[in-house]
Amino acid sequence: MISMQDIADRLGVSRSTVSLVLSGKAGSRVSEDVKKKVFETARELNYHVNEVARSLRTGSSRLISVIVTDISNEFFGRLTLHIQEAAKQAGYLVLTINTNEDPREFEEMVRVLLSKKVDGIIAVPPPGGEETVETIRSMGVPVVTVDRPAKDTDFVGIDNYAASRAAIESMIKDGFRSISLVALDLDIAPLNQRRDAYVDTMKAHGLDEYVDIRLIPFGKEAETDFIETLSGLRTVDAVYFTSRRAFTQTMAHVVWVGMSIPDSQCLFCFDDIRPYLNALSDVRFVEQPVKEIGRKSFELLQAQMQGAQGTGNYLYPTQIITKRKS
Amino acid sequence: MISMQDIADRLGVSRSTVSLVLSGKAGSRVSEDVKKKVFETARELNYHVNEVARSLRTGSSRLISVIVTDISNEFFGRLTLHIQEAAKQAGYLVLTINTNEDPREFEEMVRVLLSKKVDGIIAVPPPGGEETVETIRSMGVPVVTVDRPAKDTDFVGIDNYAASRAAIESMIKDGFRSISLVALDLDIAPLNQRRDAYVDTMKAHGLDEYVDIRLIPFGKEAETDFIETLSGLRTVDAVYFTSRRAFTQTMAHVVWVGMSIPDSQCLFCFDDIRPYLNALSDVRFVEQPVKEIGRKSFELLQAQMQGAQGTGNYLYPTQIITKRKS
DNA sequence: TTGAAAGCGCTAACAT
DNA sequence: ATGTTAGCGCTTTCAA
Repeated sequence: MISMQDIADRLGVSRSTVSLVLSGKAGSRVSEDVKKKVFETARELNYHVNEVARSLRTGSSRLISVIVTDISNEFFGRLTLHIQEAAKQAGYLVLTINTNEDPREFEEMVRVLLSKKVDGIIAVPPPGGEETVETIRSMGVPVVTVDRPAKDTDFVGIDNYAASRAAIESMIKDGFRSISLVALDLDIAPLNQRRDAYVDTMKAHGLDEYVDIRLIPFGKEAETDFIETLSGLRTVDAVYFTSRRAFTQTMAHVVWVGMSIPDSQCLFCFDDIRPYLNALSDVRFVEQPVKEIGRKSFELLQAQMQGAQGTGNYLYPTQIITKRKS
Repeated sequence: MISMQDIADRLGVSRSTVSLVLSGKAGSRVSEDVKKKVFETARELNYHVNEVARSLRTGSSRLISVIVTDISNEFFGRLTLHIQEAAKQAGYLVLTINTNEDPREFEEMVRVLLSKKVDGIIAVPPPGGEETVETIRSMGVPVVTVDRPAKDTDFVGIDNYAASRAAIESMIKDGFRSISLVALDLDIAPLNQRRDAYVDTMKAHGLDEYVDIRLIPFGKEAETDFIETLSGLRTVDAVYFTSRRAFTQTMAHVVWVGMSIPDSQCLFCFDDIRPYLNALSDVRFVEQPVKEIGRKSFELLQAQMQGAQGTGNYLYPTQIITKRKS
C-alpha cells in the first residue's frame, strides 16, 4: 500500500509537506513547484489517502448512520435515499441499519456505531428505544429522530393526528359512514396518533357506532392471521389503513381468503399508494413529503455536527390525494 | 474519551495486557484475577473500544459496502435488507450506496469506499460500470456482483432469459396472443435478456405480428412521456412488464391519461406485485428468491474475504405466480 | 517555505 | 503471566 511517506521519499521532502499539499491546506506555505511534483507523484504511484488513519488522527470519521426499522419498506427506502443524497453532497458516507422494531437490536447497533466513531446518527427509534437515543446524546454524538419523536432531540416528521383527522373528514364529507380502521399491531407514536384521530373524529361526527379497529399481527405472514382481521370488512362503506404496510398486506391476502373489494367501497391509506389508483374504484391516500423530511433531517444533523444544540421539532404538511374511477 | 491506557493506569498493568483481555485473546496468558479487574474497570469507566484505531492497526475495517442503483426500489431494498442481516451476523456493518444507474457516480463512490478501506463490496453495476468493477478487483478488494454479471467476479442472480420465456409461454398457453411489452428504457443486461426472450418466444410461436415493444423514458416523470407508451395498449390481450418499476409507473399514470384496464386483459410483471393480485382480473408475476440471493452474495463475499478466488455464477430458480379474479 | 517530532488508540512480536 | 516497544498512516504544532 502506497503511503504519503512513499511520495515524500520519492521527492526527498517530508511527509508533512505531502500531507499539506494533498489535503489542500498548503496555501502559500508550499512552493508551486513542490506542489506540482507532489500531485504528479501521487498520481503516478496511484496514491489514495487512507481515511482510517485520517479518522484516527482527526477524530472525525465522515461517517453517519441512518437507523430505520426496515429498509425494505418503501417509505424508509425513500427516506434513506434522500438522506444519502444530501450526505453525499456534504462528503459523508452512510451506514444503514435495520432494527426490525426491536429496541435491543437498536441498542446493540448504536453501541457498535459509537465504537465505529460515526459523526452522527439519524434514527427512527423503535418502541422502547428512548433510552438508547438518550445514550447517543450523552456520548456527545449528534442525533436527529425522524418519523417518531424522542425527548430533547431534533425531530422531523409530520402531524399525524391532524393528517389523520383530515383523512377521516374527507371520507365523511363524501357520505361514507361506516369506516373501519386496519392497522399493524404495533405500539408506535405515529400509528397511535392516526388511530386516535380516527376515533375522535368519528365520535365528533356522531359515528361512534361505526368505530371499528382491526389489527394485523406484526411480523407474521400466515393467512390465518388475517381471517379475523378481514372478516365482514366487505360490508363497510370505507376502509382506512393507517400505513402502507397495513394496506399492502391486506391487499395481498384479501384474495387468498376469497374476498373481493366492492366497487362502492372507499379505500384510504396513510402513505402513497399511487400505483393502485387505477385498480380500485375509490382510492385515496395521505402523501408525506419524504424528500423534504429526508433532506431536513440531514441538514439538522449537519448543524449539530457543527455545534448547534438541536432540540427543535419540524413538522411538514401532508396532502390528500383522491382519485375515483370514472 | 476513555482509552485502554486509562484502564491500564488505573490497575497498574500495561495496556497490552488490557488489549489482550478485552479482545478475548488472553487465553491463559493473563491471570483470572487481572482479567476480572480489567473487565470491571472497563465497565466502571464505561470504556468502548475505538474501532478506528483497531482498523488502522489490523488493516481490517469490518465494513462492507452494498452498491445498488436505487435503494428506494423495493427489490433492492429487500436485497439490501437480507445482505445486512447476514453481515450483522458476521460482525460487519454495511455502507449502502446509490448510483442512480450512473457509471460516474459508481466510480466515484468506489474510490471513496476504497479510501475508507472497506473489506469488500457487493455491487449491482450500472451500465458501463465494468471497468470500475475491475478496479475494485485490481485493488485486491473482494467483490461480488448481483443482478447483473461482470467479468471475473462472483455473480449471484437469476436466469432472466429462461424466466422471461416461461412467462411468455404461460400467457400463450392460456390463449393470449397479442402480448405487448412495456419496459424501462435502460440498457442493462437483465432487462435486455427479458426483452430478447419475449421476442424469441413470440416468434417461436408464430406471433411475430404481435411483437410490440414500448419503452418508458427512464428518470422522467412527466405524464406526456407516457401518452405514446400507453397508446392503444387497451386493445391488446396481455401486457408484459419487464420490471416492477415499469409496472408501477404505468399503473400510476394510466389513470391520469383517462385509461382503464379491461377485465379480459392479462397483466404479467417481472418481479413481485402480490399486493395487486386482488385489484385486477388476471395478474401474474415472476418471483425472484431475493432472500436467497442476498444471503448467497454475502456468503460469497465472506469466502473471498477469507481468501477464496471468486469467479462463480450462482443462478437461482424463479417462480411464476398466477391469480385470476373469480 | 519546509522539516522534525509527537501522538491519535490500538495490536502483536518479542522480552522478561 | 505480564511488560516493552514499535508502528499502522495521518495531521499538526513548533522549530528552523
